[in-house]
Amino acid sequence: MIDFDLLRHEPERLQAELKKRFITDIDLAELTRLDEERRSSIAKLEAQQAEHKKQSESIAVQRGLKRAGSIKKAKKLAIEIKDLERAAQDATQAFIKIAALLPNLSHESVPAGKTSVDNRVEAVHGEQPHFDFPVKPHWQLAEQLGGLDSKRGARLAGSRFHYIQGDLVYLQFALLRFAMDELTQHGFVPMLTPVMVKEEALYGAGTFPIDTSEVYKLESDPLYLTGTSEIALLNYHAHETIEVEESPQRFMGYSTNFRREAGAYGKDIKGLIRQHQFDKLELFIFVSQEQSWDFFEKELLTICEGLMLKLGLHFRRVTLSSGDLPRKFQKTYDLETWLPSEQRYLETHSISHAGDFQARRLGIKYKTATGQRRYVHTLNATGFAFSRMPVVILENFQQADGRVKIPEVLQPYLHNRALLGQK
RNA sequence: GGAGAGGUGGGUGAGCGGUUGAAACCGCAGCUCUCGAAAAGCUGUAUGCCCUUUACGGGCAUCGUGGGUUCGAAUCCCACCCUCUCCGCCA
Repeated sequence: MIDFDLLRHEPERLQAELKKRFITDIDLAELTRLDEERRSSIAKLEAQQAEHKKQSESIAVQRGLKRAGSIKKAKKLAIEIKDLERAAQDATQAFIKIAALLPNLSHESVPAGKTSVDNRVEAVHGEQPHFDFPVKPHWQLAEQLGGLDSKRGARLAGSRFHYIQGDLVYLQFALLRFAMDELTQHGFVPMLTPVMVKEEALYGAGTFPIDTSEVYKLESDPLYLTGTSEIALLNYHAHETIEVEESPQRFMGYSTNFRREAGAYGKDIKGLIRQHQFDKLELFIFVSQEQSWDFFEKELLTICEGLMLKLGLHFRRVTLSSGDLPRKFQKTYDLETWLPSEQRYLETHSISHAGDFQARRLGIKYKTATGQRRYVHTLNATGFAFSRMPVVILENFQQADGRVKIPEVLQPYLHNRALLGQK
């Protein structure tokens, strides 16, 4: 949710934002009209309520005829108020229905552009690996290691479901432990979060009402399966005034995530890149408005990239263009890691700044030194997604014999082995 | 899933149809006292929204949530949610 004062005082800024993001499903003039309608209906209602309140209070101290007269008047007012209440409610609903589609204000550093083609490459890290043998795709390596059984996964639950076993499982938990040990040093508190949540939680995060088709809904209870623990981590502080002045609150949430991948028919069908279910370590930060951009651009980036550098992977960082940027965010960096089998970079991380957009919806505030109440800023970032990390590790560290070198920093978490596939 | 108890402001906790947004105590903040502190005293201390170019201003709403009864509800009725106790089930 954005600050509605913008709509009243700087509609041109909103108009520019819609244009920058190539959003065409919002009519600002109509929205402004609905806002005025809503506010005037509230004014009418409240004036009547004030009158009614005065009448009721006088009844308490009146006797006899005077009292009877007042009751009659108050009765009439009460009936009118019922109608006015309904009108105000309807007007507010009509307004919110459209207003909830409004995007966040993108940061000025976000490049204008319609699609991912316009994403801006900010940095390239590490060396592109060279192979003197034909490289194999990750799913082939994984099958060879006995770590991936997609056939049985599909038989059980359909396409994009897999059994993951043996060394691939050990690899996931090695990555997890490595990341947690590193992140603990940066003040992140580990969390295991619910993966089923109420509708309000998804609305608060900004997933709803925009991206409803990505989310699994339970049939027998009014609950949804989350596609990221960002939802649960953000909602941890819903409707609270919290302490962030000293330093940002940092959480790392580990959860299984569920995604319908409704718009991805036929895309990345083979292997682990795009699954309906995968585990992820997600970072979430509540931070003051004063500190948020510094923390985002300096600390958070360094932390996320640091993990990848220690693994020795070749990756680059891009800024999502305005058209590619999710509506709820002000800025998003993706880390894209080299995928040798396809000779391209694969998105493995997403690091986003939501400004106060989510905090507004969920009423998450902090008090400044002067006692002022302000909305917090929220940041989220991928720690490791265990769908895509095994993919890039298998491919980048593969050997001619199909075995896979284990990055040195992970070896302590794998009984000091040097190779996956080693007996 | 069954039976019972309960959900009031930062906390404890009163109120159970009428000037109650809500006693009291604690906590917190400011002031007085003090060289400072403690103690004591005084003052203040919820949130959201609407209006007026905005003032230490006015109004409305909020006592788990949503409805209902009533001129009037924290107080009565209904539904739901949550917490606790007991039973059942289960990791």
